[in-house]
Amino acid sequence: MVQEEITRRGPWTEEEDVQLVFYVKLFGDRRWDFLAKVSGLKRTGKSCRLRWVNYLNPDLKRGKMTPQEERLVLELHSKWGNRWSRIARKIPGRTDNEIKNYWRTHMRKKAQEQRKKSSISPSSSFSNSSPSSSSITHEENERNFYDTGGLELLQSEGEKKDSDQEQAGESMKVYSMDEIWKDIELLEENEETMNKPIMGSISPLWDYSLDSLWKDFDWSSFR
DNA sequence: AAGACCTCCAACCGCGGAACG
DNA sequence: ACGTTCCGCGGTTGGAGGTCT
Repeated sequence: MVQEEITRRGPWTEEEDVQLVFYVKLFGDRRWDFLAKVSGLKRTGKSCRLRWVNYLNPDLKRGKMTPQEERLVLELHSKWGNRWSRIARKIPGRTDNEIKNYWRTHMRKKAQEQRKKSSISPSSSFSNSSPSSSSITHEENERNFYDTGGLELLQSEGEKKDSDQEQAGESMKVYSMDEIWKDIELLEENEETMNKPIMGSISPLWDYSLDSLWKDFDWSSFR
């Protein structure tokens, strides 16, 4: 069916947020197209869902990743690769988008560090580049580093089905995990001292309009 | 002080698969 | 069984704010 109405795009306004929260509370967080329609928001259902899932959902933990979470992300990513939603399900309060963003920015940094090292010593521990292929550029190296398909995918070159069993004790032989762990440990040391309860960097919006919405509504009556 | 560059993250897009009629 | 609609996922982009020179 052709969507003739003009749909709004771009950043959400406070009014839109409040409106969306109201209707999600009213009808639940399903049927996004329906919600988009009845709410009167000139947004697509998709856009509404995204806004809810990534920002408005009160179950979201906000603020900096804790060292524990970082560790989990690394571990799960080495197992599952870029299966962000799957990883997110194992980390309460974090969204796939958040984890994806985190991974991209942090792993890029690590890749760059790695790149520096490898340009200094040709026999670096960067195991991903095949030894004989000189055609692999630095850029490709970096890409491979953080866009890994994960252990499960690496183990068998061919297509492998998504087995959901979380078997512990899989060997961590992907890339130079040692390097990553070292970094994480350092990070932990630094942060342990300043690891305040999260919720620090909350949008001002939460302080007022939405905050009061949470209080006013009876969530338990939902779903 | 100001412009360039970098980082972070919200939001969009395209696609595949599930659900529904 | 098939076409349509909806949902969710992964990849990408763009802008705001921060840092560097």
